[in-house]
Amino acid sequence: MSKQYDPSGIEEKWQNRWRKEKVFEVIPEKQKTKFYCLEMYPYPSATLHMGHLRNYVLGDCLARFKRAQGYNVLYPMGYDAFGLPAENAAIKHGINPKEWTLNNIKKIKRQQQRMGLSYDWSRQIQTCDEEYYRWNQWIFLKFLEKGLAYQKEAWVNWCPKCGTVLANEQVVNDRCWRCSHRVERKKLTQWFFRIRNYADDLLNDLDELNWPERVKEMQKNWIGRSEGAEIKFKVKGSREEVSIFTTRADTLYGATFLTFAPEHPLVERWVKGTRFEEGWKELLALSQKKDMVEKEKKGLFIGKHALHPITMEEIPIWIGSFVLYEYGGGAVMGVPAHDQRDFEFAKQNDLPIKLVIQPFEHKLDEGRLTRAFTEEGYLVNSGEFNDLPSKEGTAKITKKLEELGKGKKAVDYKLKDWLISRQRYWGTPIPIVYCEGCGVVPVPEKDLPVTLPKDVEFTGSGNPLETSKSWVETTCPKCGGKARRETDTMDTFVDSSWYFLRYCSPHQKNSLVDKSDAKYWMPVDQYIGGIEHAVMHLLYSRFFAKAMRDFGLIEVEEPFSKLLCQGMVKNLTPFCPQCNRFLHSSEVSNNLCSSCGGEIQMRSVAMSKSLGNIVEPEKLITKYGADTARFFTLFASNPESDFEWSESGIESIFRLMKKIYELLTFRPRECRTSWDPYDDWLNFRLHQTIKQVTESIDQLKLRDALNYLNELINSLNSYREVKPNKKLFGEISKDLLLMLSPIVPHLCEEVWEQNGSGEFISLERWPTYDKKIIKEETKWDMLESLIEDIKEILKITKMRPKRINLIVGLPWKYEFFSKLRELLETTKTQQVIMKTLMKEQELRKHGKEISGLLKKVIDKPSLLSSRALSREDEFDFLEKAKDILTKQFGVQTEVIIEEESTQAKAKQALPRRPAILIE
RNA sequence: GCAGGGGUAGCCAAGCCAGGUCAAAGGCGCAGGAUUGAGGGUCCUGUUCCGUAGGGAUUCGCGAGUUCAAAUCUCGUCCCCUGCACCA
Repeated sequence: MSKQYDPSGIEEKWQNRWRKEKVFEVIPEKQKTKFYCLEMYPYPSATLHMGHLRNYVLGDCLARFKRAQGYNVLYPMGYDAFGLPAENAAIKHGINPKEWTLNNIKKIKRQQQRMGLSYDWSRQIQTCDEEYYRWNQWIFLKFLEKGLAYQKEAWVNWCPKCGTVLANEQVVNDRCWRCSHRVERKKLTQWFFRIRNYADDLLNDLDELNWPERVKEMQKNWIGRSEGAEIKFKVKGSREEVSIFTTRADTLYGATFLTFAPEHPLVERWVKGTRFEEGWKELLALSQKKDMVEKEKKGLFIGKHALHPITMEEIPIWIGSFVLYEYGGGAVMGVPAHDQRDFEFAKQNDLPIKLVIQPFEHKLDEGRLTRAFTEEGYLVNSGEFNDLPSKEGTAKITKKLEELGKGKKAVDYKLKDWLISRQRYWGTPIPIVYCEGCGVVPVPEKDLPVTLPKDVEFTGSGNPLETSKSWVETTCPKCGGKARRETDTMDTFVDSSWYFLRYCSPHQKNSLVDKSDAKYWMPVDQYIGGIEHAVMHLLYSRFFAKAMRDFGLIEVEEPFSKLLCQGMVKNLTPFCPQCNRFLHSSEVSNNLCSSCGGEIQMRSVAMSKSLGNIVEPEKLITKYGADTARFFTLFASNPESDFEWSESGIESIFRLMKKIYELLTFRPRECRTSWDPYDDWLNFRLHQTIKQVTESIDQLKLRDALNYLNELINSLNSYREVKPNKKLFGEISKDLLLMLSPIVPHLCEEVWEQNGSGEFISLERWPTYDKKIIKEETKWDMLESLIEDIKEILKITKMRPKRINLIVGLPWKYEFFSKLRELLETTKTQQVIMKTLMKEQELRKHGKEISGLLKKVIDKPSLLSSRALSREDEFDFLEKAKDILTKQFGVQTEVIIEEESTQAKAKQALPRRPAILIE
C-alpha cells in the first residue's frame, strides 16, 4: 500500500539520486540531435526570487521535455559573478568580494537545487574565476588586434553613486540602470568596443530570429539606422569645413543657419577668448543636464558664419542646447520652414525662414507659416532643382554635392560604440599597461590572466585597484621599463556576452571554447530571460558572436535562435488612490493610508523589495514542496504573460499534487480485463491529450499543456471508479506520469519507482500518439455533443428518463448533405442549389423536406459540419457507444433507424445528429 | 510624436495566423446537490437571457464592410500597456 504524499522526503531523495548518478550530465554525441536550452544566468544574490523561479522552471520543463523526446540536451547554469554589489559589501562590511560572491553562489545554488532543476552542474561557471575572465582579456586583446577595441577621449556617462562610467545602453532616462541615480557627463579617456562596425549586420539579421517582436523592435530602435547625406559647409574666413548630417538633403536651399552642440570641439576653439565664451559655458552646462533641455531650448550666435555649399550664401553659426553631440556629428543645418524644431528656434531667435518645399495639394505662403511643413512636396527656391519632388530632389542634390566634393550619401546610427571601462575593482582587469617610454602596451597573451590583486583597500571613494601599489606598478612587456597597469576593469556585460559559449566546453584550457564543441552545441535553441536585457545583454552578445565568427572561432553568427521573455511576477499590493502610489505594508494601518488617511485599494503590481510584496520561493518550497511551486508557476499564466501570485492558487495546486499522487499510486478497487466502448473513449482521450500537450509544450504554452493534463487527470479519476480495464488504466497512468514528469519531476520519479517501471523517469521517452485514434475525433465529438444535448433536454423537461432512443436518419438525408456540401463549393444561390439537387431521383422524392432543410442549413451552416460520417459508420458507432450513454445516464439506451420508428421526433434526425427520444 | 503589443463572459485566460464543428477550453470566484458529526476536503451540476425536447434571442472594446457564414478577414474609431523619444 502506498504512503501519503510527502514532498520533502521525495524531493530530497530524488535530487540526491540525480546528482549521484549524474543523470543530467551530457557530452556531444554526433549521431544525436542537440538541443541547447539556456536561461539567462543570474547575478548571485543570496536569495532566489520569484522571477528566477519562473525563469528556471520554464527552462527546466522544456529541457526535460526535449530530453524525453530524444534530444541531446545541453542545459547548464552559471553565475554572473562580477559586479558592484560584492564591492559595495566590501566597502560597507569589509568582506572580501570574492568570498562574499562565492558564498552567495553557494546559497543560491542550494536553492536552485531544491527546485529540482536538471542542470548539468559539471558545467557550472562563474565569471569571477581567473579561468573564466582570462578569456575576457584574451577577447580584449583580439579585439585590439582587429581594431575592434580602441581608446578615446569622449564625453561619457558617469554615475556618481556607482562611481563609474556607463555605456549608453546602461543609461535609462538619464539614470543609472542599476541604482537609478541621475547620470552626469564627463570627458574622459576610456576603452570602447567598435560595435558600430556591426550595426548593419545587427539590424539586418534580426529578421531571421525567432524572437518576440517587441525585442526585435527595441533593438531596431536602439540601432536607429537612418539614411541621409553628409554635407560640408565651409567656415567663412578660414579653411575649415564642418560636416553635418541630414536626412532631408532636399531642403538644403532652405538652410538659413547651422546649429552646433555646445560640446563640439570646434565650438570650444572658436569661442575661446571671445565675448561668446561666457554664453557658451552656460549652454554647455545646460546641455549636460539633460532633463532641463526638455523645457529650455536655448541658442547662441557665436559670431561665425558658414558658406552654403551650393549658393555660397553666408549663414550664421549658432550653438544650441538641443543639439545632440553624439548624433550626426554634433551639428545640424537649420531649415526652419521644414523642421518644427528649427522653426521654433528661428522664431525665437529671429532667424530667416525660407520655404523650399511646397506641398503637392496646396500652396503655402512663406510669410504666413505658423509651423514647419515637414512632409514631402516639390522643390521651390532651389535653383536648378525646382519642381522636383522631394525624393528626387534629395537624390539629385546629394549627387550634385558629391560632384562638388561637398558631401555624400551617408548612413548614421543612433547606436554608439560600447564603452567598456569601469572604474571599479570587482571586474576583469583590462590587460593594458602604460609605459613611460612605449605608451599604451597590451599585455601579451602568454602573460594572461592579469589577476585581481588582494592587497586593496575598499574606502568607498575611487577605484580600489589604485590602492594596490604592488599591482599597479609593473614593468613594460615591451621594453622592460617602468610601467603602470590600467586600473579600469571591464563592464560585466563583457562577461555575459559569451558565457553561453563557455558552457560548450567549460573546462577547456587552451582556448575560450573548443571549436568542435561550439559547432555541435551552438546556437542556443531556446533562450529564456527577462525583457530588461533586450538592448543590453542581447545586443552585446549578438555583436560578440558576429565578431567571433569573423575571427573564425565559431561558425554561427547569431547566438540565440529562439528567445522567450517571461512576464513579470506580480502581487496584490496596497495602493492609495489619493496619493496615487503603491504603499509598503508598513504604510498601511486598518486599510488606511498612513500618510493621507485615505482608504486603500489592492492592486496588482510587480513584486519588489521596496514595496515589500515579495513572496520568497524558498518558503514556498519548504511549505508545499518544489513540485507544487513548479506546477503553480507554470499554471498561473502562460510564460509571456504576467504572473499573478495567489495564495489560494498555490493551495489548490498542492491539493492537486496529492490527488495526482493518490490517483497514480493507489490501485483501483476493481479492474476488469474485458474491453468496452468506454475504454475506447478513454483511449481516445489519452491520445488526444498526448497530442495537445506535446504541441503546447513545443510552442511553450505550458499553461495550456497543464490544462489539458488536468482534464485527463479528471477523466482518469472518474475512470478509476467505474471498474476500469486494467491494461488501459495502466497505460493512461503511465503516459500521464510521463507527461507530468517535466513539470513535477520528483513526484513522478517517486511514483515511477513505486510502480516498478524502471530506473529514472527523467530518462524515459515521451509518449507518442496514434494518428488513427486521433482521426476518430469526429465520432467522439458527436458523442460528446449528444451527451450535452441529452443533458439539456433533461434539464429543460425536468424528466426522469426511463429509456433513451437514438434514431439515425434516413439514407437520403446523408445523400442530401453530401451533395449539398459539394454544391456549396460552386454556388451559394438557393434556387440553383435546389434545381441541381432535384435532378437526383432519390432526392426528388423528398423535395419538400429538402427545401425546408436547405433553408435551415443555410441559416445555420454549422449543421453541415465538414466532418461527416457515413450513415453506416454513424450507426455502427452509436451502436457501440450506447453503452457509454447507458452508464452515463443510468438508463437503457437503444439505437434504431428512422425507417423503423413511428415517432414524430424521428424526423428530426440529421447526419451527425441522431434524433433523441427520451421516454 | 514614432514604433510594437493588446481589449473575449464576475475575474484570470485559451481561441484569431489557416472564417463554419464557438454561447466560446481551462482555472478562480459564486450558487445548488452528494458525501461528511459540523467545517474543510472530495465528487457532481449550474453560472448571458427566455424556453417542460436538443430551440430561440443577444454577446468576443465601438462602428462599418467582405462572406451563404466573422471572436477570427478588411477599413475606420476609442481605450490600455510597453519601448524609444529634441535622432537632424
